[in-house]
Amino acid sequence: MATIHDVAERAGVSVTTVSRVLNNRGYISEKTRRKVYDTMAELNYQPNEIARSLLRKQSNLIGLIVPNVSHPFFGELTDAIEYYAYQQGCKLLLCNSQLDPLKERDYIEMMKRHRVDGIIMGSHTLEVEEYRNLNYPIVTIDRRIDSLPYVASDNYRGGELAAELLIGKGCRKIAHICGNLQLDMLSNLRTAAFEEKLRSAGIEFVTLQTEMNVFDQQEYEQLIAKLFDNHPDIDGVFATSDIIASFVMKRCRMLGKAIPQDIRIIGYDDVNAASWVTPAITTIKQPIEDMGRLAVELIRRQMEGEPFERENVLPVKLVERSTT
Amino acid sequence: MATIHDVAERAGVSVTTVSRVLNNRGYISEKTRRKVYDTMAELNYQPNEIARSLLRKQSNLIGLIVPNVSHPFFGELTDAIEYYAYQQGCKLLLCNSQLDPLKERDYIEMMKRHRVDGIIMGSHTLEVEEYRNLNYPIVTIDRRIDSLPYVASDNYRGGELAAELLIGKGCRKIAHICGNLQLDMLSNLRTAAFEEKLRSAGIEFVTLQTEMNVFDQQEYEQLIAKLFDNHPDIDGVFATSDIIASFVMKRCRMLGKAIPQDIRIIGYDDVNAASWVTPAITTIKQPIEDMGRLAVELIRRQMEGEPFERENVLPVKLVERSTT
DNA sequence: TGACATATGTCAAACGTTTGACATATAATC
DNA sequence: GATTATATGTCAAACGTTTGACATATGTCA
Repeated sequence: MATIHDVAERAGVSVTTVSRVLNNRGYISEKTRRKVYDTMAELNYQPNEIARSLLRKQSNLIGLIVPNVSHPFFGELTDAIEYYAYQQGCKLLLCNSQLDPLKERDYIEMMKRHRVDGIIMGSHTLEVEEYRNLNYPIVTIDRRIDSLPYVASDNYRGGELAAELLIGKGCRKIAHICGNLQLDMLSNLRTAAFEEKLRSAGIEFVTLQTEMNVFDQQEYEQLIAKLFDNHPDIDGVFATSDIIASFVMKRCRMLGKAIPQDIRIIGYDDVNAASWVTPAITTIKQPIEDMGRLAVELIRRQMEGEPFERENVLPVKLVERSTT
Repeated sequence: MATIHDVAERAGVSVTTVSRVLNNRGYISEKTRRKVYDTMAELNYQPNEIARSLLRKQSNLIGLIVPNVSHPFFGELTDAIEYYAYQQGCKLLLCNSQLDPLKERDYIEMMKRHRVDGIIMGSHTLEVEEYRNLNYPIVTIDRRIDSLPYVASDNYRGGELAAELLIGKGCRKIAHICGNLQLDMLSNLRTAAFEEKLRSAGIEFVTLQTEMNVFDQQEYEQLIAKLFDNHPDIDGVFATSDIIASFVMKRCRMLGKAIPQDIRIIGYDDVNAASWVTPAITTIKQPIEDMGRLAVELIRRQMEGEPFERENVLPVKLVERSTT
């Protein structure tokens, strides 16, 4: 690839002049400017960002670690993050941890080695201690770790909304399927709120936890099958993701339960897929795009030393469709 | 951040020695090695990959441009690509073109400026001319452009399989929904094969094209609604993605058509979502993971100057589920 | 005429690392 | 005692760019 020296030589000017054109500094005549641009086009010159980064001590890269981009929630979140990163001239370095702590640790180190401007963590499988000592511009999604800035939506309110809806519809025995409560995620608040509401309304419920916190079709299916074996009289389900909700629907169909007549189902996230399935899923909408935008913004602020909010909890919304 | 100089000074050795430890070259005593490692840990030293890249003229970055990671097919493909890139020590630079030619062009230039080791193009909205002059290690997904290496699955065979299945099930009037045939994509072969089979079997069919080639829920719904308005007697549908298939199912449910009794539906891709919906979608499986693996491998071979195959067409498979 | 703005050049340092050439010292081996 | 392997050091160049300091023109305006 051509370097700035090649351009200078070919254009018959000095390297400094080319740099001046490139960075719009100092005096440059229109004639020279044109000549330099022409030469760059001719040589197919692209300034080496690696050299620039080295000098500027800024890579214009944002690192993103998620369990898995092929999970709809993280796919849509990644989409948003990439969009806003691009808007401010940053590129996205994407890593799928697959919820493997070894991989996650390795990825964090990789990112530091590459001097990314900041890391957005959508996966958290390490010990709190490790994150604490990271000492790097960072934003956490859906998890509170000491004083690290985080972005989340109002999980507690989400749980309440789900409970209120199912209670309002007259459900008498409700199942709640959530992620692994051992993991210190903010999404656990959904469960807390939900259970509290049901308890105070005096409605019977059972809570099931999944093993891992990300998609495993087999596990979901077994869990749900067992749920209905043990509690055939369930008439309401609050699932912690739209994907899980769709598996519940699958099982109901199999068991001949009509939705929403015999059983009402509410999901979480409002990923696109929630409206692809039939009947379309009633769900609690997380403002995925806003979460992405905010995460990028928080990285930017940390980089530039601007003040920023540590706790960023965005509102959720009930989206009623056809499963309730 | 600590530099190699800081480590050297603190450990009481020369920079060269630290570099030797880091890169495992030359003679190093166990004692020194340990001391250096300890010091690195103490200072939280991470070698600056930017400086390394500059010297080595290798960034260990692979660029990926897709229309949109939140589309299930591209999400799963991205997942696979990231996985294999990591396996060979590369990181993934992810870009969503949103099928906007301006963005796509801009992204390609960004990637060149960042000196990525190669570009995997899952989005192709530019003129053939532009790709031709790219002059960079590149792999194209699902599109043939001159002599650029590409990865695809056997679209023609996929179209045949779909046709054979629907014919075999006794469908008499079949709709085919495909992407925009103006775009020179290899997926157009599905349509070609499908129509040919139907024609030679003497079966009536209608072909509908979507405007864009990526997800637009509104457009799909309108298109499908119109389809059934105009052709209420359709008893088979071949959709070019599982997502489109699920919208067809939605409409059928609304119209009171039983699946698969009144109408048989076959999708394409076999994304995870195909088995989330009820009934689970019969589909043509693209070997997404293999495609990802191969794409990364082709970049590697180009980088290292190893010989490689230009045309990489992987086999597809019929996965029969409950919509046929 | 002098002052100033404009336009370009030369030169060197800096970013953090690797690498080769070469020097020197100690220890082990014959 | 000579040779060799081991261990470390010094030094400088290279990767491609930016930037500041400084020099030197030419042109323009009082």
